[in-house]
Amino acid sequence: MTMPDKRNEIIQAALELITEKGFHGATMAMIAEKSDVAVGTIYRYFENKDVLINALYHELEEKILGALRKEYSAEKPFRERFLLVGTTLLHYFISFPAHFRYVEQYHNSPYGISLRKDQLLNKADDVDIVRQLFTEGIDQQVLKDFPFAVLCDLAFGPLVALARDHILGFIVLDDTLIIRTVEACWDGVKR
Amino acid sequence: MTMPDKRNEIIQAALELITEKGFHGATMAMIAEKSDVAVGTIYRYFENKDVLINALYHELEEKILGALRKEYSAEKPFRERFLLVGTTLLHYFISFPAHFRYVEQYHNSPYGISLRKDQLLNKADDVDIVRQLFTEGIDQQVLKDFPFAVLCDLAFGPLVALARDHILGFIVLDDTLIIRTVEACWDGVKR
DNA sequence: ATCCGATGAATGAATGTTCATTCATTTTCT
DNA sequence: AGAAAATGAATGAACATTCATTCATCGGAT
Repeated sequence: MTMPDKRNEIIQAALELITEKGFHGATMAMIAEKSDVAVGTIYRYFENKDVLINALYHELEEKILGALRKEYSAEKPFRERFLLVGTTLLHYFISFPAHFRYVEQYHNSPYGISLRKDQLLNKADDVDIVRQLFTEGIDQQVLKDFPFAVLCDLAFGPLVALARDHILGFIVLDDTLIIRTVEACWDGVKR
Repeated sequence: MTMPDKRNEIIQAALELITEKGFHGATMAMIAEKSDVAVGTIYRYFENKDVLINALYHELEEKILGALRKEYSAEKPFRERFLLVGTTLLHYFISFPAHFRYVEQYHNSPYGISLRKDQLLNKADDVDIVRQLFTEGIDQQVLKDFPFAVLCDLAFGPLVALARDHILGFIVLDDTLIIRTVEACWDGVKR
């Protein structure tokens, strides 16, 4: 196996195990076994377990943002762009439930908290799609006049909760329900 | 110190430490020290660490539901009741940030996941305020016709996200912003 | 009122286990 | 051959949990 492949095997094994057993329940030995690698090998690719955990998070974050960028189209009307971001996100979470669960677990753990604390300091360095979209929406008065963070909460809070319920088997999402729910989110943020 | 007091000291220390350091970062030794109790004493009150973690969760859940029940008033008009539930919840989270953070961490950990899985089996045993409210809302066609879980997600998803942002210092919530946000949630669920 | 013994709560050093991490050795490439 | 990568047994630290011992309380006997 070539170098980046092995790294991916490790990342993938870590993702599955941590999703299932939590950060501490997934031991390095388990991750090694699942990725068909010796324990020591992991340390050639990641300085230690924390570094692995954080690297995995950043890879997933990048993939999710990539999925959004891929679908996004600046030409479409505002509402349509909003709905597209919402449905794309939900579809991504449903397609990759482990990604969703990992990211959520991370966000709510001390790892994620300290990450957010850091981001607070060097603020606004992320010039991403969502911020642009919402800023435009406020400027053009199609969105309610809330701080950016609140709009995010209104728009994505329900989607995250919905994805979790779906992944845990509480509800079964189909395309109709997804669209209707994202439209309901729109009702929440639109002026 | 009398018997129930000591139990409370332990619970309180566990709450603070786990909120700050996570389930595994908070050791029994730390919890013992913070609650001014010997390590062994904890085991007189809780069979083991997992039992302590779960007991703490259920106590917090009960307190939160209690806060909702306290404010609730069946006489008021529907929309007002909805807003009351939302604002009460947000106020509670802001007043007791550790409770919020603990419950969120729990929900997104393997502890919470397995709990939810269990609840799925013996379903609908909880006859709580929220279910009643939403069922009534669907029946009387004031709410959008969604499954109960989806309505919960639309209504509470944003509030949970908002509480997190506030507690982490991303935004500062005041009474006006709270009310406006809960009203935006209402726009999301109302027909 | 004082003492006695019994009951069970509280203690924290000791135990055994579980891990992350290391590194001497082996295997695989170039 | 020599370098780089991979291995996994060994290490030592960190933990949850146990349990022999101490301490506090209290009813009843003197």
